[in-house]
Amino acid sequence: MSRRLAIRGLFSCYLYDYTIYPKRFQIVALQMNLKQLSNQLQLSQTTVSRALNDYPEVSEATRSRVKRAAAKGGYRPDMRAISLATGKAKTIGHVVPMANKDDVFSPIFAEFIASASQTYSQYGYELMLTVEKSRDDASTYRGLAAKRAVDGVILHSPQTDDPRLAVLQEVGLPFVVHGRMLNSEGYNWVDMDNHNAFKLATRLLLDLGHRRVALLNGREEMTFAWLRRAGYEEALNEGGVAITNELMASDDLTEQYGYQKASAMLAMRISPTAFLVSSYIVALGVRRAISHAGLVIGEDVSVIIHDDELSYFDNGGLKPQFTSTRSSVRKAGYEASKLLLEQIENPDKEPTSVLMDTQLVIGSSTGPCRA
Amino acid sequence: MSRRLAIRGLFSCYLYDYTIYPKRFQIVALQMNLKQLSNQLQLSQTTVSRALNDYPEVSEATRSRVKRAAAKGGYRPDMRAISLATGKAKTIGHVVPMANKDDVFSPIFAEFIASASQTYSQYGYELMLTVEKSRDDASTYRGLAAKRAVDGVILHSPQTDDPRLAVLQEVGLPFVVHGRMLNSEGYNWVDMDNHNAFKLATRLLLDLGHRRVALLNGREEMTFAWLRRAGYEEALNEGGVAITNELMASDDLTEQYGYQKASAMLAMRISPTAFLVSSYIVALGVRRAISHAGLVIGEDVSVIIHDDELSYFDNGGLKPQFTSTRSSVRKAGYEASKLLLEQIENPDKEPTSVLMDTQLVIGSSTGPCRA
DNA sequence: TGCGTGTTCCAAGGCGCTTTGACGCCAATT
DNA sequence: AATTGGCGTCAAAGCGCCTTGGAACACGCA
Repeated sequence: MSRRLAIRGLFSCYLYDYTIYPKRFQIVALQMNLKQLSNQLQLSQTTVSRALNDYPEVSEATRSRVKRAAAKGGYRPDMRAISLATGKAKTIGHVVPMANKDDVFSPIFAEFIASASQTYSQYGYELMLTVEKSRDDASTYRGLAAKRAVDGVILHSPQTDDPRLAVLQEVGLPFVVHGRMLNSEGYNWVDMDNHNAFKLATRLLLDLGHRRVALLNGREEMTFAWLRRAGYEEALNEGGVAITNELMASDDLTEQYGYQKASAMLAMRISPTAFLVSSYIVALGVRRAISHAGLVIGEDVSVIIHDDELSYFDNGGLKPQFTSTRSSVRKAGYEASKLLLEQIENPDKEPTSVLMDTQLVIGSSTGPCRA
Repeated sequence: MSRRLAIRGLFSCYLYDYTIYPKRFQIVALQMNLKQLSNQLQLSQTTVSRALNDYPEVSEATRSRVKRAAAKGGYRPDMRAISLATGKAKTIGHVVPMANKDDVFSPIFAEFIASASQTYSQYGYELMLTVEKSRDDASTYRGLAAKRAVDGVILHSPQTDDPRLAVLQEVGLPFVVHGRMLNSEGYNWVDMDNHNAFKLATRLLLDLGHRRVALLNGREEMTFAWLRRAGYEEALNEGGVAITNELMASDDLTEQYGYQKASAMLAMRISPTAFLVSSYIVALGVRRAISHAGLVIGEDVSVIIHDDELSYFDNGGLKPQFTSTRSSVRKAGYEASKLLLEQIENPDKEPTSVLMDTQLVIGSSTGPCRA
């Protein structure tokens, strides 16, 4: 048996609720209830609820009286109760896979999520973050769906043939992929044109006379890396330059990866005269390797990077440090979150894809081949 | 009036629930219900619930029968219903303030959160991320508490005198601060010893003969930066070196900040011979400025950084690139999340603080003063 | 006066789960 | 034979909100 009595507490706007259970005694300072609010107003819960949710059946006078009282009393409806009653979680899930090797949590995700979260809060959604240990484990998505925790999810760093796609389609949870699979039909995605970006970048290097162009790519199970490599190879083929395995590397995008691979390649008998690098962070390692080798970037060795426009790494100005293919992750986060919310509000919407344009921006890290 | 009928669907493990409302018709593929599960097992909901939650009142035979059926049917209780019934959200909130100026979402948060999220999932908690536009806006916390969205929060990047502290204490939401305020009594926090770290680092530079030591600090409204500066000044005082305003800077921790400030300082009539830098990222800008100036790091100019051990920036090995004070953010995330869960499970726990130890690791970016 | 038509409000049921008090049953005790 | 106590189970209430069908009332019209 539990008795409840509500007593006005110290602060006039708070109600304290003393709930006495046989086995425990707890005092919880709680915000106002719908019930309490309606009692206070001498109205039914229905009327108060309708007034607050802008239903037309309530007179303007009543509505404004209710709204004023709610604001004054600091009334905020219990999210979970709303959720249970309406069937909508008002929450978006972001499932970020840990990179396989080193627990690397990519800063790309962080910027993407920061941007998406702005959209969510604007539309009254919350953001739930899940870090996934293994991408092959479908239970994360099944769980999210079954637990009714989220109304939709954003899928991060998709692989060329990602098993998670089928799972999401099966459970019927709305989702948007940041990036895409090789099969890009039948689901929502937001991506940049990786293939074309790296093809153009490679062609630029070839035009500058470079013949030994190294590719420091991301892990090629990921579609973005796969497409970049495809673009790179296509440009080499069209330029009549042979593809060399020793000039290609693929790994998590860390500074140390860039340093080690570039160092090793620069130490080769016939070393590369140009590097195509998949991220700013990797390029920092490449730059370190180049200085260590006593070479000058943009003169002895050319470098083109892909620039995600991370907020704390500036690659702008009239003459940016690095020549780059450029595409904003923040923009992608914005587009993807919008798309997901649309999909949720309108479940019958046809799958949409957004291919973001990429710029090739000339900076001071490229120059004619001197070898 | 709504009629419900549950029919076995295509997949034997799914139930389809056709809910017919007067005004809308929807077919929702849903995971099994507690009700459905108990019907299927010919048991009451109570018994099934108790069996699943390991209450002792259920016989072993029944329990295992129930558990097997639940696993087979893919039953996962509705999170929101549990939450509503138990009063526990099983969710932790992380409130990350956007840096004031440039929408910078610090990679520190990302690593911290990635690490904390491991703890949460281990203990059955979810992680809800909120990006706060203004730190002065208390409504974020009031809202989280009133909406009953979370059981506790982690407070990021605290200021010396942070208004959020009072709000959190007032609403009675368990919380842990990542970092601390200047007043460090009466609440949970996890921090590193910023003061001592920067004092020791400064002393090392003084011992190496440097007299013009620049400090590229974070924003000094933040406690961590305030303490670092205090440590730096204390060491200078003890070393009998005057404090010079032109050698101190304070801003968001970006690469461009490091580059611009270091460039400007190196161009001074009497330029600094050493830099104390608050993060790896800023140090990258400093390194760029030093090379641009035609100087060699570790020889012409010494640099000590604080290294948060971000996963994609390696500063390890026998002789790391940068001499650094070192403290793992991931570790901090681990400690803070553990502490918060303890606080939640045991609300009467006394406030606890964890001061993480810091190492001063000698790398190749420091050397005796040559000026 | 009687009837439809709005307007404003309410009681009650439901979302899916936990928790409580109680009931039936059987073996062990008096 | 009557009582106790433990075990296994259940019906029902409750968490806080939304939603529905209908009631009460006032108004205009025939």
